[in-house]
Amino acid sequence: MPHSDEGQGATIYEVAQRAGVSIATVSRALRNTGPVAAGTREKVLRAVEELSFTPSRLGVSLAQGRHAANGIVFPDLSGPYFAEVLLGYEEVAAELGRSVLILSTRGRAAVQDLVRDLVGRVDGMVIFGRTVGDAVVDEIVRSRTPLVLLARDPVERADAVSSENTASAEALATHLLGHGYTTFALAGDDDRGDVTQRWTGVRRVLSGHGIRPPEPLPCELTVEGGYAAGRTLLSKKHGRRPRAVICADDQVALGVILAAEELGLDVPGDVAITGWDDIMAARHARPALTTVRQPMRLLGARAARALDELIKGIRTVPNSEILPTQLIVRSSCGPHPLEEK
Amino acid sequence: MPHSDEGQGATIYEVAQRAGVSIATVSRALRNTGPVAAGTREKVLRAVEELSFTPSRLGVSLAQGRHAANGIVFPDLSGPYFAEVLLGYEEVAAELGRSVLILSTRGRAAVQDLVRDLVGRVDGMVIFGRTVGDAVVDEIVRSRTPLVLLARDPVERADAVSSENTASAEALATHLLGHGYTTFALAGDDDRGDVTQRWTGVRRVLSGHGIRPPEPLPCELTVEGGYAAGRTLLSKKHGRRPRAVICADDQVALGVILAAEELGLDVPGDVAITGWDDIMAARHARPALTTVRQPMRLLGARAARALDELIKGIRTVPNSEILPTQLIVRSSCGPHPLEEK
DNA sequence: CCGCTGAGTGTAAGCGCTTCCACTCCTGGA
DNA sequence: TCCAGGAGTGGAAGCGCTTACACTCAGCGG
Repeated sequence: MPHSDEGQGATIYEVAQRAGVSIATVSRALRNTGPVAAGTREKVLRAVEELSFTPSRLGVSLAQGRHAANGIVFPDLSGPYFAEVLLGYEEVAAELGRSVLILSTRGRAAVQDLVRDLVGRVDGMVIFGRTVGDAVVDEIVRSRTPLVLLARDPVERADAVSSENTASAEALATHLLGHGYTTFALAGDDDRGDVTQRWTGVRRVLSGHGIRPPEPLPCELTVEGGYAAGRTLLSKKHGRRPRAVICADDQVALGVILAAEELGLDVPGDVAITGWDDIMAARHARPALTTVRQPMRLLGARAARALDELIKGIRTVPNSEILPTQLIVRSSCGPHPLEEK
Repeated sequence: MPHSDEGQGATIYEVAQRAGVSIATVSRALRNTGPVAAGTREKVLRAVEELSFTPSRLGVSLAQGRHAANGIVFPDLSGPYFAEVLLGYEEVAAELGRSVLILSTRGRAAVQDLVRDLVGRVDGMVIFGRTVGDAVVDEIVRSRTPLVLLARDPVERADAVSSENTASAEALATHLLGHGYTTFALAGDDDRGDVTQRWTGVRRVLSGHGIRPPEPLPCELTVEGGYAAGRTLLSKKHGRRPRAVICADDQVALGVILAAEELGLDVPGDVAITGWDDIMAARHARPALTTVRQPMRLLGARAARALDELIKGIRTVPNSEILPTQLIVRSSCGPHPLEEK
């Protein structure tokens, strides 16, 4: 009965029997490993076809001792940043013949166990930022599971991929100083390592110009969080209103813009606002957002390739890669001759 | 040597040997299946601890004949819609003790093979919309892999979860008619099943009021796509400008708003614009977007639960679930007394 | 005092594949 | 004519686990 429904799928034994050969030959014919006579291969392929046989992934993996799968741990998917990185990662992983297992830690308690389980299902892991504690990272490293840290400070014996932060932050701050602004505020959480680096860069420049750097106002890195932070920073009772608000990312900046509008403030006339990431909405915002472009997709792609090298053993010494970013000046930071449309 | 680095991890045999018992006992002790004397259990646990043993997922899966993992196929992650659904899915899947394997079809050629591979790695699959052709769906169904279709027309022997579309579209169209608008345009692609349903609902209402329903203008469901569509629809040379543009989703609507602004048109004064989904940005847009709220997170969560029932065999008859949506009237469709802040 | 029962344990058979090794022919060069 | 060697194949040993089944003892009621 050709083309029948096969239920849970045939095994290599049934194929072998039908083709009148041994399972070893079937395996060789299918994987092109070792010689198989043309006629035999033909028979095997026919049997495979008739039984619509697909090798069991579990059997293959157990025998080969590898999963052909990668894991990735990220905090959240709200907002374009993580989503874009994930897409870049998945794309390259698929290209390299690996499946991708995801784990979001968003507001989850038992992250540790979930990560441990995930590690057991993959050949290598990517860990995003500070989603898991150092202890867990250490455990993964010790288990000899290839590991790439994404946007997180490198540790011994693990790869790291991230975008440049400090220097771009310095460039951004310098640019704002060039506008003549002297009072600043920083909006955004501080528990993400990359954000910390951004603040470091900004602070360094401000200090260098005799301006006492402000404490960042923690907030969630969402439009909502930015809106709340904006209300706080820009309302009168907060003390002197800053002339420029540097935000941890674009979403926060969009929220702050909303708050400013609601408070009747003109952006950038009354207050300049900058973001970070250059998400799609940054270009479309009113005013268009001055920001630092981060190669999000590429970040994921590079992580996938680095992981692949580690898994394949092409490279054993850990590598730390920092992708370049770019200051994108638009109108939200003030009038500028070179404004990008 | 306690707490040493274990390399690639011990096997159950080493644990058994160290504890002085058989592997069967180790397994029973660890999985609480069958009686084990308290003292023995103690010894086993100590050995497990000392070797920092974690059962090999492959071994377990092969023996149990299940993966404890779910797959999901989606087109893209740009924009909040798919990301939110994915998050809801992952959350529930994890809660049910399953890992999630993802596959994005975005601009991919060999989708079929990738899907096939994915099917071999999971106990059940979710397929989003029209990411894969009917033939592939059919193949999955025939392989007896539990399958849930998300936002796609149901097929025999597979579950379906989606949000209500037609009735809400009718409500939306009716509301716009209530504003007195008589000329309409539809912006958005037509190859997504749920969008088609929306257009159907809109058309039905318009026809019912003697208005000849417009052909939808296809465009990508992104802000960019919407912007382009908006330029086309709202520019003079396109013929008579519609008084209201109904968009396939919020992103398109945001793009159309941008186009309108750029053309010097007032929204909603000159043209009313509506979206679909109620993404976060819809509330924050200027003007705030009238839209239809779709329970994105819940959509994913329900799919995960439906799939779980199928996998566990709790239910064998396919089920089709339609989640309710809600018309959210804001200011982009025109002045309205009950405007939501 | 004796089977019976059930707690506690070990043996071994899978699960579905890959791959090492051994074996059989058959061919070509000496 | 003979033999080395390679093409082609099958046997069987894993890979790491679960679990059916068999077995050994105690403790128990009769």
